[in-house]
Amino acid sequence: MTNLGSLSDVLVRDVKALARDRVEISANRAIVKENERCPQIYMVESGWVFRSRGLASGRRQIVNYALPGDILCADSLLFKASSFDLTARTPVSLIRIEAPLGSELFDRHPGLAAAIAWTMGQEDSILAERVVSLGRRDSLEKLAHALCELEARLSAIGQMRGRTIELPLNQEDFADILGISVIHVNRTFRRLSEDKTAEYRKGAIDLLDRDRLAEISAFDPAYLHLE
Amino acid sequence: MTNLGSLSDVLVRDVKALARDRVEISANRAIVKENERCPQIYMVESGWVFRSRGLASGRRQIVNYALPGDILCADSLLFKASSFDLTARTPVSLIRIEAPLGSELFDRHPGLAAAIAWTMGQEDSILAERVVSLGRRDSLEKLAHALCELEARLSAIGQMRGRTIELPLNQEDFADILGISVIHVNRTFRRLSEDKTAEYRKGAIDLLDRDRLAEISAFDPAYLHLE
DNA sequence: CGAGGCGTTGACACCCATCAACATGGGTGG
DNA sequence: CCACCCATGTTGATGGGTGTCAACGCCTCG
Repeated sequence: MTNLGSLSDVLVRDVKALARDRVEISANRAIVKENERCPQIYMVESGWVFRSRGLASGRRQIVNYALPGDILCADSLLFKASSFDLTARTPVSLIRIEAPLGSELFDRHPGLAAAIAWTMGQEDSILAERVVSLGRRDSLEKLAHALCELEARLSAIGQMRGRTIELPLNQEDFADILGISVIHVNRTFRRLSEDKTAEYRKGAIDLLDRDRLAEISAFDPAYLHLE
Repeated sequence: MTNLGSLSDVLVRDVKALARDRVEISANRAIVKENERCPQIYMVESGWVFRSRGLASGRRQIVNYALPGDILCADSLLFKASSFDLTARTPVSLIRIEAPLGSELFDRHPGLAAAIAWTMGQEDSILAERVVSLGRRDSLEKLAHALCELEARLSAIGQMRGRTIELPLNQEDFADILGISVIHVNRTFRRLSEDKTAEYRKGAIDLLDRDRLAEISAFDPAYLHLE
């Protein structure tokens, strides 16, 4: 399944022109590791990718997740090495793209150039919002905000089924996204469940009361810059 | 004082060609507010700028700070409105730049285009590192990491005097950068001071033992992508 | 001289982490 | 088909890190 249909015609043309091959990666395998050079640009065709950092003490922080249509390693045009791990959380298929450097990219493949710029700007905005969540929201607000964001990003690529989110994240993944402990993720989901606001199941979350979630976390989707 | 001398010749040429005028902003004044359109690109010539978000409950989170040489509002080329406040923490002087859109920017002003791309990539990398700090480091590690980052960024623009950092940040600013309370910032500085690792004074911080700071926070400057 | 910003310190409360134990379910191999 | 194992989720007890509140001191500036 792909959402390339929802992208602009120019981008599709450029991606087709530059696509070299398709890369299939099985679940829980690294795509790029910290301090490794990421030689190519990719576009996610299907699957979930984590950008994360592991700390010495065993702690892990997931910085962001990439979904179908997102571009990976955009900064490989700029930097020698990645500062983070890229990991396939599910089976992932990537389109490898041979991007020329500098102005040639903008002249001959304006759609791709725009997509890269857009990705970097959107990523920046998402990370800034994540800084706010991690720094100044309590665990209930963090979780509610993350659920709102998931719903917004997934429905933008047509992957929401009514009010249930289908996702490959377990509670440990949520812990490493929200910066809290696994056990506290569990307790926080229970609070949402007791209030009939959201319900965690394996592989899916039912959003019973989306207005409540947005209210709890003061969610404003503007930072996602969708459509 | 300016560090334009340290920038590449091409960038200097492009900035000169596109510079419209200089904007002076007095301390603690907003440059751009949340949801406001930032119509122009700026380069910081002198002073400190905060990118922050205020929450309803009075909480505030500082997402990043911009120093001389940094570019502001790079994403105004992409998005209609900013999701964050930009505030002058000190008297700030900005160079306003009239940036053309799209490929013309890359053709005729490659230095500026490169600087913008570089800024966005560096900012992205810094924010990702901040997510790790806020999510998975305790207050001592957070503070030590922030001090290492400050030293690295300031010495890259020639603003370190030996081992003392001169900065306009009070303990409340540190609280809003680190995502902890003012009082805990104070306690944490005291711990560093008791260990003779760093010493807070008004307007300056003495780094007594930089190796220790780096060790506490497992600091690796790679993410700053400085030269 | 007073006022306000900022830093410092202590007492106390609470959110959340840690540890431990147990439940559930799916997969694997006998 | 059953026994076992492992991943994951659930729940309770306990402790520590951090937030909140309050009071006080210092310094600057008007």
